[in-house]
Amino acid sequence: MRKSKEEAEKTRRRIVTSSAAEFRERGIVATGLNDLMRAAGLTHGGFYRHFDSKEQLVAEATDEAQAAVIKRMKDAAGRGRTKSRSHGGLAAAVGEYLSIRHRDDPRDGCPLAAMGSELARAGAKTRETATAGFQNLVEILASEFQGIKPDRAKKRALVTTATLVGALTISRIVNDPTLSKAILREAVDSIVSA
Amino acid sequence: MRKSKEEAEKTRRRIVTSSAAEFRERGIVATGLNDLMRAAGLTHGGFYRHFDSKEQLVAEATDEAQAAVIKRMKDAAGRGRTKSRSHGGLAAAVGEYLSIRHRDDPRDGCPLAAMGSELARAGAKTRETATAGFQNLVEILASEFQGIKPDRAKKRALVTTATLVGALTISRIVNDPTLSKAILREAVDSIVSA
DNA sequence: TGTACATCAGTGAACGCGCGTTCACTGATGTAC
DNA sequence: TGTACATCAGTGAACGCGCGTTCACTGATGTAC
Repeated sequence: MRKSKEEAEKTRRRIVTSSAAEFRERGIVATGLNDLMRAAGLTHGGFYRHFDSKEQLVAEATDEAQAAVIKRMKDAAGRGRTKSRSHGGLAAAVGEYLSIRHRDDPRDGCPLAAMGSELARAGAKTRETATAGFQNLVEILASEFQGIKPDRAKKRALVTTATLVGALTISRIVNDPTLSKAILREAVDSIVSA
Repeated sequence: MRKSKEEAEKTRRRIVTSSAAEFRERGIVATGLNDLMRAAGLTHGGFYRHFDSKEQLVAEATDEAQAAVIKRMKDAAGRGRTKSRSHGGLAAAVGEYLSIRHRDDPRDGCPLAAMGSELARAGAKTRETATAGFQNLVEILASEFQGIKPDRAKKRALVTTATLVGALTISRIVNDPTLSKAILREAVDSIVSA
């Protein structure tokens, strides 16, 4: 049954990746190791060959999810910038984050929005990871604010990121589709036209 | 052992109130009926004399928590308005919501921030309640925006409420106290000086 | 108004189930000579 | 290079425990006559 080092490493990455999606879709506490291992195509017994505890997996899965969202935002901003409109990068990144697609697919989305209230109660390592991810998002947005001093841009980006996370979270809570869309649309408008 | 109708009704309210605090502090999924009944000074067996299911209690506890936060915001706005500064009501309400006190005491705070990502996965009744609570918050803020048309005020309040919830949630996730404070401060500044 | 009986709030044990974690086992991989 | 042995990825059963829910029981409250 033993697998090669290379294969074992691939298995480990597969567990982290599929767990990152499961946690974002179902929540951290609500998702058991059984669910996670099954999602990775394994049985639960092998879990501790790869991780010390569920908490360690939570931290690594959060890290991977954050990295993916950061790449997604950078890519969107890059695409927006080439359109050479003023604030094109900002508008594209914000529009991507507050898209219907992002709202309806938490598995692939921002962990701060998908598991925010649970991250506030998570272990030290996970919160450290989440903090770093948040700061990365802030930097991406700050670099898209044109014509203002860097420290003003940073402060504005702090607030903008809070708006993004809050708007996406609430758009998922709300049971009225029109209201949900309006939250996303008005948040985009407000940020881009500020 | 039977209690009078009056006493039974008091017990029921006590369960809802203490559960509202427990859910906000520990999370919905992570808090068991045993914890909830013990927090109300009872044993777990009596739970189903008062509620059909845990989900029903979650809905009622969310409702009560929302109502408390709405009152808190209204009171703060009222106090701020008497100072007769321009935007005094807005500044007071926003300052209250984004206070260190609120951040450090989720038991008494806004359920959208304390359990936001779990509310997005909650039952229909709970989401309905959360939606109504959100709309109440929006209305309170909208009524404090002076000198703009009601529908513009409503749209702006939609975004402002998203910023409040996002900023508070993130201020609780972040493990750097300076950053946490900065998020709250910059969000207040940005909203009040807009 | 007093009495007999039904109701039901709350207790504590029990239900089946899934949790996070541990362990004996398997057999292919890696290592030492 | 070939052989013997140690390692360890993954399986499946089991650990103790707490979950949400049900139930028999208790005795005070409420109701009917």
